[in-house]
Amino acid sequence: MAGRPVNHQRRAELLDAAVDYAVEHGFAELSWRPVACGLGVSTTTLVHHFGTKEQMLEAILGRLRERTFAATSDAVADRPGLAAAARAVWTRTSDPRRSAEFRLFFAVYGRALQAPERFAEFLDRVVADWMRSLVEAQGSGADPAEAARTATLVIATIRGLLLDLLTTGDRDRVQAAAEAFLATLEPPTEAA
Amino acid sequence: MAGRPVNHQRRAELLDAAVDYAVEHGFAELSWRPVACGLGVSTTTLVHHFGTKEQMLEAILGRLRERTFAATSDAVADRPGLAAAARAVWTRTSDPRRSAEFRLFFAVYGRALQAPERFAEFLDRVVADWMRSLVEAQGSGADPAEAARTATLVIATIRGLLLDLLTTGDRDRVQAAAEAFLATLEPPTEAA
DNA sequence: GTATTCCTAGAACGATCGTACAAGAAATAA
DNA sequence: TTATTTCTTGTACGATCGTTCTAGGAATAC
Repeated sequence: MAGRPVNHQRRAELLDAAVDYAVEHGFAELSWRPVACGLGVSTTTLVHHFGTKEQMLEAILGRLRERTFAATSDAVADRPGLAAAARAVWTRTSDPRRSAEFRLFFAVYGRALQAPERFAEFLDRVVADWMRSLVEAQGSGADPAEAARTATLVIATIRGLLLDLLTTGDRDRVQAAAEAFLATLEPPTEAA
Repeated sequence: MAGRPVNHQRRAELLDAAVDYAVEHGFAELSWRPVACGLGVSTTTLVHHFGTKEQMLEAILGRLRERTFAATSDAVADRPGLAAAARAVWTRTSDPRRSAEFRLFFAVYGRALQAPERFAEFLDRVVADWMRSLVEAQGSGADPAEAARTATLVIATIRGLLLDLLTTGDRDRVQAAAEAFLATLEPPTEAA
């Protein structure tokens, strides 16, 4: 039982750097050699820490999901109602400092839709995680079906508006549409 | 001035078949040889008709946009108000027979967001075409800013709901959310 | 110290990539 | 018919792909 101990922190560093590289260079351009070059290491180092390329992509996906979801989910948890929660999510997702990250998010998302078996975990969680979070935000008193319906609409609208914003960069128009939508959530929730 | 005439129809046939191949096998898996094999021709034939791979991708993009947009835009033009137009668009985009086509649409969309210069035309039109169509559907009497805001929200919501539907396949929940949204459009349009 | 394991790097493997070239069959104008 | 252009194919080139192998330092347990 001897030998040099495994350096988990090293892998975490490389993974974070790999996500940064994917954010900057695109999810479609991820090959061992360019990534290794961008990270200042050899391809063998990446292989050693991640195994196969498939496993590296999976690791990047997981880390990306952590960044995008966890950064906003805690903001939801602190808000009393759905309207405030939705507004908090929109504020964070529309932050221009995160635009590159969400471009990568949609690049992965689109690719996952054409290879569902390969990206099963991503697809399983990309909606479900937010659904759970936004249903909880409506409290235990809400009708489950009504809560699911509203949460679905909030997720869809925010993502659709984000797509528009990332595409056109027309922040004024998109923000106006977002305000109009968020306003409809203001009355706590009317029972069906 | 002699010689065999150019066969434009042949190129159109190959292009449609290439789009079908992309719909089935994914936008990320488009290489000369597999596509040629799937179409029953040689790679040289594809090169002859499309030039470079980049140009073939561009041609596929254009043809895909024709399929997805033109198939629904005419339905919008025939409707009197925005509510009916939005409902017509949602009915067509949520048609399960078109799901594979829209998976490809989002795959292209996501990839385009990470390479805006390469997919400039796609990004320029993916929102603008629908904006124009849905603003027109609101008639000339509507306030321009209000019309743009509403059209933006309709596009975003439909696309977000479609993303959810393609991801989870939970048609009941997504359809309920769609109905809730479409209901908010029913009163023709209230002035700001 | 030795033994063992981890980390990193370089070289090389076969496979696939986009593309170019040469040549034959097909279709038109003269 | 001949001349010319298009269509199609097979072959081959260099580049890049993911992966494996070999080997030399680095860090721990004994």
